[in-house]
Amino acid sequence: MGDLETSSAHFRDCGDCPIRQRAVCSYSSPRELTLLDAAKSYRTYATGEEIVAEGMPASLVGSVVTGAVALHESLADGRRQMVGLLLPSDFVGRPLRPIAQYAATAASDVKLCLFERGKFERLLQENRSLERRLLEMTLDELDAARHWHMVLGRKTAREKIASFLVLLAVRMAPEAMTRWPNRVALEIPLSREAIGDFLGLTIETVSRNFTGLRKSGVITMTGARNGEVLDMGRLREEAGDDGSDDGLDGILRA
Amino acid sequence: MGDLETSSAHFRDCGDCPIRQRAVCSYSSPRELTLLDAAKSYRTYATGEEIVAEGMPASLVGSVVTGAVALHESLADGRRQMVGLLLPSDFVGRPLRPIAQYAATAASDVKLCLFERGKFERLLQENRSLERRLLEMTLDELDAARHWHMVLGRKTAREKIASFLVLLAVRMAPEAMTRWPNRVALEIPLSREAIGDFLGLTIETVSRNFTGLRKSGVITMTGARNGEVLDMGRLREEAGDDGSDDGLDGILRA
DNA sequence: CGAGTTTTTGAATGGTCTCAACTGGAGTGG
DNA sequence: CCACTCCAGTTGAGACCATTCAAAAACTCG
Repeated sequence: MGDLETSSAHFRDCGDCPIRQRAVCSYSSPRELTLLDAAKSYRTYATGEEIVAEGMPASLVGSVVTGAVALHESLADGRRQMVGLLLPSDFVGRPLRPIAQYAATAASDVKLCLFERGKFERLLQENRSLERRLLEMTLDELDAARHWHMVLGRKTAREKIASFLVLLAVRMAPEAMTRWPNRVALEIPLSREAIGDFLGLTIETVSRNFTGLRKSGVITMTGARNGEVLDMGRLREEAGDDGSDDGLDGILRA
Repeated sequence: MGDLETSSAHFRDCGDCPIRQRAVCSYSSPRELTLLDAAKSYRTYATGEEIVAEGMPASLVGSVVTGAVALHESLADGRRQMVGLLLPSDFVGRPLRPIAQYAATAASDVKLCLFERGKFERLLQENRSLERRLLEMTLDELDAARHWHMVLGRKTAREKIASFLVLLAVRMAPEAMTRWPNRVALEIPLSREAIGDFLGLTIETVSRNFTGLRKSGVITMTGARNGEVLDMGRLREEAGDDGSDDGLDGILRA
């Protein structure tokens, strides 16, 4: 069920934490941070490991430190859809409700900063800036979820893949947000199956469209999970968005 | 741009408000309510009227009192997708950000309880229970948005329509939530075009599947926008969900 | 190197879209 | 009261994009 120790990046204090500036704790004063520091625990999960089961009591909440977490919902007949992809600094779990509506699994090897849910809710109650930051993050996630509603409802398979790659490129190289460099490294933390699962496509359609984007010279791939965006502007055109930087907020989260 | 007076249901005080128990103000003490009461104003919008423009500074937030509000996102080439449907008691607008990412338009005649955004943010800051309720509602909306991600990603056209009708039936007759009556009235506040816009379908596909559900005896229609669910269990089966009451939380909001 | 898994490619099927025509109800005016 | 218009919704036929089924290729890891 996952190791109980810190991952390859060894650190123990919030002060050294790589997501300190963007996670739910980012508004917390030094005093609050001391409380969080004392209540948190790190835990790693291997690829494919289940973190929270769908429809079951979930006692943990926290932040993704490294890796990617997938949120899944299942249909009665077994069909499965990924409904969210959580990347470093994103919040995992469902405060203020005992039952988790979605399963959370490790899409890659993952390190989480976890709190017992009841204790986190007490911290929320007692620390305004923690609650405020959670509200902000949840509003952002809601905007992002609605953006994916549009992507799934209106875009073609190729546009969906391109949109997904834009998300990855932006989240992996956030410093490149305002002024796009042409070339951006792509590290894809998901299998083809998981990508299809997220975008409502089959594995074959995902593969075909990766090939299509590659042959069009928009991306190159070195192996299935590593590559490079050759022209960010064209990738965004392929995604159906205009070339401008408007509305980037909406694609920053999944 | 809409009347500045109360709608057919005449009332002026929060005490008489039909959404008092479920809206963002539902946790507020009498003292807080007095502040909200003084800051609010009612406004009605006619079907099709624009409430907030996409990507523009939006200075209003509030609650849907009656009617339905549609949230829209547009693509560069003009394709348009509804990304949310707000029904009575749902929250409209985007606190903590000056620019609205989505257009909000009146899907039917609508009455809103509105606050100037800056003033509402001050009220949020000064009234814990208001902020707490907004956090809860936003978390619920996020769960619901992710549920629609699954609906759009994995379900067939017929299942999408059925899911949409389940949502309407539940929201319109919330008292029937725990124990389904077989027959539930259907009042559809959206045109076929708007339904297709929400579900990522064409108007023709929507119409064909209404006909299919009608011929299967799951629903009856008297006119295009009024009808009745004849068998709620079968409708939920048609939606691809199992017949149980699990996961109803997720379909209570759009 | 070999076995298992993931990814890619190919060919045929099928669900939804597109284009087009028809139907029916609401409103208007003779 | 009926004829007319207008618009929303319905129905039909064919096209197309993504899926399904099948097999080959590439990668991973003992």
